[in-house]
Amino acid sequence: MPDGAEGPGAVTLHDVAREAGVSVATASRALNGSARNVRTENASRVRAAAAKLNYRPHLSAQAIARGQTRTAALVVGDVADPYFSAIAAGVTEAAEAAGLIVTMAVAGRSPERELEIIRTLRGQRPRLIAVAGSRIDGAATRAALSGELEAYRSAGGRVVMISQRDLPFDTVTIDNAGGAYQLARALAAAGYRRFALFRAPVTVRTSRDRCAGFLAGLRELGLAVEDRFVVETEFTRAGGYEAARRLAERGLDGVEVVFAVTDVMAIGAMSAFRDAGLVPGRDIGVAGFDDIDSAVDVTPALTTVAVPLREVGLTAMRVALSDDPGPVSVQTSTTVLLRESTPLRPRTR
Amino acid sequence: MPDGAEGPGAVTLHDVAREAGVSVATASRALNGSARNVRTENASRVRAAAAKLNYRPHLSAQAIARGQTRTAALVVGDVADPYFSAIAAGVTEAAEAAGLIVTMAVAGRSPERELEIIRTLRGQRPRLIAVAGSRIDGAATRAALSGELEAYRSAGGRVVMISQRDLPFDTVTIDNAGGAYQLARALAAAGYRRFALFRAPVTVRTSRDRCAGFLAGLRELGLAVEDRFVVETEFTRAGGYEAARRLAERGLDGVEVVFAVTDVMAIGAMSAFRDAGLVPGRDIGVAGFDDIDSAVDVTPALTTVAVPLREVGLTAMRVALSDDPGPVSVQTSTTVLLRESTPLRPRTR
DNA sequence: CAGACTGCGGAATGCGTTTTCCCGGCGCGC
DNA sequence: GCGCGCCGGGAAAACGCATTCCGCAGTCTG
Repeated sequence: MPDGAEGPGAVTLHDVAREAGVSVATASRALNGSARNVRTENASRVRAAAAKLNYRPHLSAQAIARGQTRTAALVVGDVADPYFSAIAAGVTEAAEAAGLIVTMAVAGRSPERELEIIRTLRGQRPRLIAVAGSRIDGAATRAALSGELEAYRSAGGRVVMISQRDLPFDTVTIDNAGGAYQLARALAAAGYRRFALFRAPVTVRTSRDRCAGFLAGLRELGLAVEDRFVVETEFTRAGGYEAARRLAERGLDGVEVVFAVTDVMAIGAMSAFRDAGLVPGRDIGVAGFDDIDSAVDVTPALTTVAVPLREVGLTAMRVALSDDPGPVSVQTSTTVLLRESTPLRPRTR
Repeated sequence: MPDGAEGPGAVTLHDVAREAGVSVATASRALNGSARNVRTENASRVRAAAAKLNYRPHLSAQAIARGQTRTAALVVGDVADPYFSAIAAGVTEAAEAAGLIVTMAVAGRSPERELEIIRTLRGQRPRLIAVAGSRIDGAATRAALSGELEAYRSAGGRVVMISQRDLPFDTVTIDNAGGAYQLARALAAAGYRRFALFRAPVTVRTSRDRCAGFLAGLRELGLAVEDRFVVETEFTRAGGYEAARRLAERGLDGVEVVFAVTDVMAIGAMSAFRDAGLVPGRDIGVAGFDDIDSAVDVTPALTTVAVPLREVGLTAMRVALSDDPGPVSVQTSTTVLLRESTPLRPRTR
């Protein structure tokens, strides 16, 4: 116990045993009811002593004595992003219900950082590791990450991937492709024919899946989006703004609606359109994906496909805590929400 | 080691020592460079063995052996709330920079839950506990909470309160009163004279502080807000909506601008006004507080006072990690942002 | 009334590390 | 050539707790 005169230090089980006038063994038994019985009088004396001394068991010591912890580890890309924080809310809710305390790390959308984090997290010996990851490709780090998780699992840990199907672990995915597919059909049904697509770099899988689903939905109806109208940009609000600015600058040229692979991008795009003198919902339709909270608060309200993010977090924990055998994969479904940003568009012919 | 056949269990320092053909002592010394030297050849053999076996030190064991952990505990009201998640982002960023891993718990805006959480968190023996709390009054639990934190501190822990000045611990506060004060002056300068006030129940201190500051700002200019125009409601978007609905229903009756103590309430209010046929920014001004991300994305863009939330998280960690003596209290300043939801209002006389 | 059995408290052991303590070997100065 | 300090290695104690094992009394059974 270095660190100078930092006060009396924490009170240990030893202290409460002495205070109660019993052995540490009895104290332990009294405090966390073991199979063995302890005389009620002794038990209450121990509890009184614990309360008096304000004792809290040292979780690390318990962990090492019992051979297992009561923590759940969660790694997210960015806490401040509503996408991740909604998932985190679900995860922590389920964890606390299960009596686990959650340790959270943010990977900052960098696969290398993610790997490093999982490495140190593994030292925690958590009950499970939930990865709500960046979903960015990167063969080398991907393999390393998989190896690290595999080692963790073979030592008895549970791992669950959120929205990341292609690793051999339990997975809860979001139906990105399906949702985008449905959105495409819904927009077509609303009368839209000429589309633009704002997407992130191909390395981010979420974006890819959504684009693929959207295009598939159009193709099935004999529609398509011209190459010159798919613009690649950053996976952020700024990216959406920039893309829309560029598009508006060179002229809409017949485009009736743009699908941005993310609500925040879509909202950025609406902002840019407005700055360019176009009114979203009238001059140009806008649709996003995720249904973040502010999607209903922008004007016009944003058409999007709702992802039950909190639910995703909950199911992830449920999956990780259950003791089923092989890697299970549950997919949570999405629902498209048509709002004022894509009004019905009567076509004359 | 119960739990059935869960695989080989984690690899321990013992294993790598055996693999390298040295004692555990040398293995430990090689892996985390102690004061003692170990022959370079042995050192590299140990490192090789560790890599081969994919060894990770058991953090709990380290904690108990060293007498201190490398974790920081953070308790927030609600992860999904952008207010808290922004603070959390700052805290985790600083923590990871300091090599700490953060465990997060959500108190769900309930003081009792908050107390319970801090109790169990204390068992973790974290380096520090940061409380970004509900700021809800409640004498009994408040005292208990204070006692719990005091016990933790006297055992050598550091505690920092975020936006909660009145407990005898390090504190980083947000200048709620000052910001609201400045907002009041700014609105007055923009020509507004008749105000409404949407606030949360008096038990939530943040709301109280902001109201007080706002009213003080008005008073200084000889202005006030009529009692019938201050409406108490919930601290949420729904609360803001409800308040605005009620106000619109019974008639604006001359009110020119409403100040909602929170952006999310303000946004809810804008939505309700619009539903009632009033256009925010033209028929009625709206101002909020916090400058959450979506404040710029609603139309009209929301006048608000910006709170550097991420910064708050960063400073909180900085304060907690520094080793100054007494309770320090740093206040981060706010800045009012006039936007389109409160356009200039030329007055005729 | 002897023996087996039950209930309960204490000592001892173990968990995975770090750290202290001791010990042997080596180089150095005298 | 011999003591002495220094360097590096291993054995063992310590950390805070759970748990197993033992022994002691008391109680029940035959």
